[in-house]
Amino acid sequence: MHIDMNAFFAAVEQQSNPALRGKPVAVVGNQKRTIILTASYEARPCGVKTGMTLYEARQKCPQLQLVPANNRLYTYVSSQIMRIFQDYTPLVEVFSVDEAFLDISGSLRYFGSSERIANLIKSRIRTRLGLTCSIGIAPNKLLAKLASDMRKPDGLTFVQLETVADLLEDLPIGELCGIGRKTTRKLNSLGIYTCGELGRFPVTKLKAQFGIIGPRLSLMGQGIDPSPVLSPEQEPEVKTVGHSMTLQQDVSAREDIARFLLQLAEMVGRRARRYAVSGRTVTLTLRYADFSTFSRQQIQSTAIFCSEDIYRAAVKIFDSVFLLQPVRLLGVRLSSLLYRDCQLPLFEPDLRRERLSASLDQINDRHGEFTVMSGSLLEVKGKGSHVISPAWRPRGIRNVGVQ
DNA sequence: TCTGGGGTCCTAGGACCC
DNA sequence: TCTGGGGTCCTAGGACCC
Repeated sequence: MHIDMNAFFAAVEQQSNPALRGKPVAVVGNQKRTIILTASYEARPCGVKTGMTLYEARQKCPQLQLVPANNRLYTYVSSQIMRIFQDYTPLVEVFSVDEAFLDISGSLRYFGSSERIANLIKSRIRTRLGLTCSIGIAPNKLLAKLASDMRKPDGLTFVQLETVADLLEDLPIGELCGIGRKTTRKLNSLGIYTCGELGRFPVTKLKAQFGIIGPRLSLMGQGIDPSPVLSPEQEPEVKTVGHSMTLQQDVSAREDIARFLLQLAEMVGRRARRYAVSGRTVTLTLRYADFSTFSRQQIQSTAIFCSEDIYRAAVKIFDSVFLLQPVRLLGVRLSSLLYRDCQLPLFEPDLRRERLSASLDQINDRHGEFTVMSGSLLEVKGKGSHVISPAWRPRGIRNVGVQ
């Protein structure tokens, strides 16, 4: 079973503010440079879509009401929804803040049928939270995801094994989760437009064109997906932790950029400490005014997790970059992660720094991000992250004592 | 009044080692 | 009068998902 909330952010806003109900609403980011994150069903007929610029959206729908995203609220509602799913099976794979896969094959006998489970979930989400969802039920995840997309809003769609071939025969390949714009174009150039054609195409030729994903594409065309539903405990550990931000204006001064890097390093460090991870690789990402984007990474001599160390590494990389244009976006990412089960650092100075970090983290956890911060951050304008916190994962990240 | 932010996975080339 | 082969690690970029 795949469950997809309908126009999630917009629907949550309409639910919490009755004045927005029945009106075209779009949820947007909190900063000046932003896009449409979600459009309500009233806004969609005008052509307002996720990813559009505000300018474009207002052109298409002048009466559109723009609401800045309230990520804490969406995270909270999401965790309520995920909790409901848990009542029907322990095998819940959280796919995003508003989507999940449920393996209900073990629960069918208890609840009677998959249709009954779907209707119970729908009615609980509607009465408790005032929200609707679309549900797809199928023999595997690929088909369940496809099915949930077929009826919106508030849909329920079954795909039976016997009807799979008929369903896929004329279905455009781009409808499958995992086949995006570029792959569609490349497959089209081979004369493949539908899933039926993809499934019949010689695997050897697909492999020659697409490498390791060639055989997978072939299976997808046939509606085959062997991947299991993974509960949070079964999911692989997080591999990278990073933050990026588009600046309010393009920036050229290196000292200004360094201050933004300090802010990003602090956000990354805090999250690394919360997950109890350290990382050996730091990656700096830059986007120029013309939108061209590139990254540079450097391996550290030891795995790090202090904001200060991450900051120093990011600045060192930045110092090696010759700026060709004003900078539009900055990103800092920590990877090659080690999960720390031992909290004790080796050396006394590390111990002091770690205690300092831990104390600051505690204060900021309780009173909000950047309540206490490095003095140089005071000069950073437009501070604060607008990240969807991972709290909506039923048990948080693996190996972490939070929640 | 141009174009967000969080990730995962794959590829390809080069350095390096035996 | 010519320069192997296998493997790992690192780097940078790109496709894809929400």
